[in-house]
Amino acid sequence: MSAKRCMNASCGGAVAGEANWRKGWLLKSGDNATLCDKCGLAYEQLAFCENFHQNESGWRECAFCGKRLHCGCIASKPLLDLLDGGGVQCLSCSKTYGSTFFPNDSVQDLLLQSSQNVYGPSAWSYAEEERYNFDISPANESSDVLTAISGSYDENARCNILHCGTEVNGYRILPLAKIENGNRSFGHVKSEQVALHMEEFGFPGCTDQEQSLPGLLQVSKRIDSNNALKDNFNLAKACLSMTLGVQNMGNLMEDNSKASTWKITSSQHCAVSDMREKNKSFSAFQHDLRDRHHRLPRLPKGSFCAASDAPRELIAQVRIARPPAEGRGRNQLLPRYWPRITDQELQQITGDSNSTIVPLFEKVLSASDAGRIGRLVLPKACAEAYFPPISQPEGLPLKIQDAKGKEWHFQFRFWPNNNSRMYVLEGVTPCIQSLQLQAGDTVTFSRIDPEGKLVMGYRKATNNVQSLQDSQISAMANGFPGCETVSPGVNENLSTTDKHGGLLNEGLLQPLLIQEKRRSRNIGSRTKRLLMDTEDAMELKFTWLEAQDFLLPPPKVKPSIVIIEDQEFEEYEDPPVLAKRTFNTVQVSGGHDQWIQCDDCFRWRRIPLGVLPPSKWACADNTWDPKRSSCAAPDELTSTELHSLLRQHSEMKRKQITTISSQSLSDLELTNLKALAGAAGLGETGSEATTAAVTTRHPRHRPGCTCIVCIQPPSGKGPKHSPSCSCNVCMTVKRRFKTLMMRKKKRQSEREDSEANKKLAWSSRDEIEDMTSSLKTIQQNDPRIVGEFMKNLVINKAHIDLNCQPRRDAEQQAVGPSSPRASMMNLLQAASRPLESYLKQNKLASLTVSEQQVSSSSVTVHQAPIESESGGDEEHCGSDKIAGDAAAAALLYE
DNA sequence: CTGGTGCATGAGAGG
DNA sequence: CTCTCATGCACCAGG
Repeated sequence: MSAKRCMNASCGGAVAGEANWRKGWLLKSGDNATLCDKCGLAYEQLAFCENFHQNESGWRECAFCGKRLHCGCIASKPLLDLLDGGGVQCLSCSKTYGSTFFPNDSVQDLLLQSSQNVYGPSAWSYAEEERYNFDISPANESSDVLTAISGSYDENARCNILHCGTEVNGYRILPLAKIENGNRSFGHVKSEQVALHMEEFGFPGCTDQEQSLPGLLQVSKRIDSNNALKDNFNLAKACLSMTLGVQNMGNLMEDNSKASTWKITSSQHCAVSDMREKNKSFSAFQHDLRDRHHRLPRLPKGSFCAASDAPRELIAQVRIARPPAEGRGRNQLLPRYWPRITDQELQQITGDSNSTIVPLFEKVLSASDAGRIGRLVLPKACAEAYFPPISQPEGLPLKIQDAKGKEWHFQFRFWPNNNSRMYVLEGVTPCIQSLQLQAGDTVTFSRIDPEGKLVMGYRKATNNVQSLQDSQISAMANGFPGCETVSPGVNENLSTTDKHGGLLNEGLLQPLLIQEKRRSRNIGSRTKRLLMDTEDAMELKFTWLEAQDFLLPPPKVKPSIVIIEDQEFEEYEDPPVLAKRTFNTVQVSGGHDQWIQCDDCFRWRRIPLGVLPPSKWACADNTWDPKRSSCAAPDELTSTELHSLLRQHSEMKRKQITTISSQSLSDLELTNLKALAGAAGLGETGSEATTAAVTTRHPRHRPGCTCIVCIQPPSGKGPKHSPSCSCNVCMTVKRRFKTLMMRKKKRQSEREDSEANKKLAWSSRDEIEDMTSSLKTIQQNDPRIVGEFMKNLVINKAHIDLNCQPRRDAEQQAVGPSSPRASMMNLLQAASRPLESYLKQNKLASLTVSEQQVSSSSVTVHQAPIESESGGDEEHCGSDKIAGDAAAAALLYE
């Protein structure tokens, strides 16, 4: 059962009926639309919680006071109001029902577990609630707020402003509106999110805007009185002006002189359709909100303080409109495609005519869109909704006019793609070039009514597509793009915050940004590239740096010593262990001390240099100093000395950090993995002064290091992956090797004569495998070949760089010693080089020699899994895992 | 060889 | 798990 009532303030009739055309609305049954029997207008259902107690006559009664609740009959005054968080509240006794959000014990038993409680516990846990000390009952001290709301609440008008206020950190946070299904109401918001929600609520929040808006504003004003949320009032107003801009909002927003409306006149159709649209879009919007609550991190405190600096002009000018829900297959358009447009642009497009412009959608140009291919991929939903229907892949020619009035001819078509379609605009190159658009710029599509002519605008971006898309996606992911538009202090920072993207309006549109863009928190976004903020990278480095202090070789495991270029390396077959942290100090005499703190008595004990204490260490473990092998023994350090020790240690740390901080920005902008690897290297370097210096024989490698060099057993020794090993790494290496080989074979066959091919090229995969197999046999028979090869690899290198990126080294070697930077491209290039040239370059006379190398390199290949499977090594040395695998493959190939 | 065209692929987002 | 879409790539035609 659901209550249906007309939202028309002047009507108040009962709402019933099914899908119909009424007043220009196309309503489908799936829209939950109903028609008012009285005025004929259609509205979405207002479904009260179905779990109400309902008496025989259909009335719902309050279980506490017995008064009848609003049963949905429009003839009765609503005695019940919806609560955010779900449920309802009896207006007579203020008792709540149906809410799982409020842990009100007296009501708890009656609480109804509404599955549709969108903003109930699913969004805010009880912990959250307690944390913010929500108060469900109208507080006396907030009576002004309630009065303000009540003043705007017109029962006859059925404006559903909620009466349940909440105290959040001293702020009276008021659910601003309810909408749509009655038991779907908004949740409480934290002070940090108030403004955000205001924007959202301000969207189509109330069922009768004329009544609700004043309420909204009053609420906002009340909150506005708190400094922390200053200007949110304006923010909310601005959002309202934008989101409701299509409607005749002018009279409602008189105090907001900047809030001009769309050029679209407030015809009945527009008003009605937008009303409908408002309701419908809100559903999706509400969904967005829900998602946001689930997925996105909280806004940082202070975000909205910055908002106060947002230029009001900007706020008023930019329109962000949810596109019209019309056309075929109009799915809910992703917010990223919602058009944003300014009065200026509207004016420019429409000129002085009486035409109305309907913004349809926009799209940020991708690299391929703006490339020379001349194809602009259209979002499917947009294409199907707003462009002419096409049934054949060839599509239709389409004329689209730009803002300057020039008409462009495109081919609107599609490709079948995975049982779906991929829509493209072909022939956009001239237009792209004419408008000097590039990847990252945004094109907007609108329609001029009633002509139905398509027009396109554009918005230039100052940043690359990467950051821009990220920013847009990020912003949109945060919800309604209106937030972006009016966002805080973003504008002035825009030009200087290129790293995280921003839009700078160079033409018709105003800057659109969101403050959070500046914080690149969408690691692993659409961009397929891991982005990491500078601070994040630094943090990562420091974290790793600190972690270095705890990484120690496994206890009771004797390392084998490998000598490479006169440097001794300790090799461990087991992964590192977490060890107890020690502090190293330098004596005045120049000697070094290592200090450790007892876990039991917290006294500091001196232990010999080079000792690797276990993660748990107590005085009893102090076998080096029997006098202090008990917790009863006095502390060797005075408080002053201890202070000095700690200071000394902190200074060491500071130096390390300074060292890291001085690294180039580019280093900090490495990808996540590279940053990890870099941090690892730096961490090791920096840690030399502490434990590292005394626990490893090599200046760079630390005990327990499981990088490929460190875990690598002496040549020909240690566990290897069998040739038939099917672990991921082995399979990857094999696959890539085959790919490289096949590619090389193909190119070679094209370039060389058939005789040479017969001699040099490997004609089939079987042959490759046979050869690999035979070479492995060689390796097994004489492991020294492996050693020789590895040795050659090392010796040939001008400078041995035994940091924790050995794979990169291998990669570089694969490419060539002169290669300044190894990359997959280099690998491919190396792989694609003619075999002859390679042989020549490496002074190899024949394949016989290279066979040995292949055999030798296979050691590298098969050792890779050791590294990858060592788990703890992943952060340390696995940064270039893929590249390393490819390098191994390249080595294998070579 | 170059550029255009059509399709395939896979990462990422959404359901 | 499905869908979207950015992009890669094979194929083809024309110069």
